[in-house]
Amino acid sequence: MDDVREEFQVLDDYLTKHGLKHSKQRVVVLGHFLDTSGHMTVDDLFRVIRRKHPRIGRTTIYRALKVFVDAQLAEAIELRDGLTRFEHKFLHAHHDHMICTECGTILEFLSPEIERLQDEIAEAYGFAIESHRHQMFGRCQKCTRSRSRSRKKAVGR
Amino acid sequence: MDDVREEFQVLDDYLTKHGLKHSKQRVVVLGHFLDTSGHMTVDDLFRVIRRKHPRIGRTTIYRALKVFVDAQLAEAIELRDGLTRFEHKFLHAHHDHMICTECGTILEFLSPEIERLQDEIAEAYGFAIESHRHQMFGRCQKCTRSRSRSRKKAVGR
DNA sequence: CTACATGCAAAATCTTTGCACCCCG
DNA sequence: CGGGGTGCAAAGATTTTGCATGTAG
Repeated sequence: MDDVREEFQVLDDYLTKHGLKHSKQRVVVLGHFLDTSGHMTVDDLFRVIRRKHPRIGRTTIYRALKVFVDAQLAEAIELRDGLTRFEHKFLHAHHDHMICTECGTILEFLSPEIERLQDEIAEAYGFAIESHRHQMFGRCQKCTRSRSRSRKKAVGR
Repeated sequence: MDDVREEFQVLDDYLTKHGLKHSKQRVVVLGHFLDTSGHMTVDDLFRVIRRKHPRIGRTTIYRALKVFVDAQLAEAIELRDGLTRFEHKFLHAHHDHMICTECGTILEFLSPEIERLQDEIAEAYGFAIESHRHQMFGRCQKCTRSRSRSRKKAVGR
């Protein structure tokens, strides 16, 4: 709570506004969430946090992330491994993903042109978009180059 | 096996080619899979099949669908409810989806222009696309109209 | 006959819930 | 104090796996 980053203020405001409590755990989880890559699973985060805060349970992380999603600080994304990952949403514009099925690397991209076409299509169908996701699966540049010596660590099930 | 649809021939060829067996169950599962909407979960299919073939277990359906996916007769898609759904792939061109979060309706769309832009983006990143999915979540025309009397049957978790 | 297929039950995973206890406001 | 929060364990839900048995080729 000695951390005065603006993000914490956002959480603070959200909690107050919704009559929720400002617990120590939530601040810890938010701090670690913001300090990590931004494509973490609950378990990734749990393992990181456990090192410094062994008393914080998985359940709390699940619940904290839900609060963050509601507070627009995080966004849940799903790739193809059955796990939910959480992205930073605060001050992080919308984008979509390219996921390397070889090494798991996640590249972000944004195409205003695609977004526009998407809106046109939805409109043609009378469909009111609330959210979308556009994911490409394949090999990143690095893994395409080293195709021969396949380092197995695929993301798929 | 008195069904001589071309799709069965494709499965037949695939099984033979891969040294797999042409079991009665696989034909039954394929028949029902092809007769249904094409966005079925394993359980949807299981419940339909169970009525006529109570001896066929869930496991067999899981395994049969895996064979169909390998045989390019089906494709696994995931929306946002944690379930894997299976689409008809045979003679069914690639397309993407709009999913109504109100009534669960799935609309299909295809935009060659988006596909082209997508390829350009991937190329710029040196990313070799193997597959992709582009999903929009929101309200279909029908549910947008009847927004007031909300018929709760959402797809989301 | 041999190898793959099946079906049941058990295991594996990820996530949610029940509940007693804790603590913020 | 009171209502939300936490943590543990148990429950849920979906999918996979082990194993004995069945059957296609």
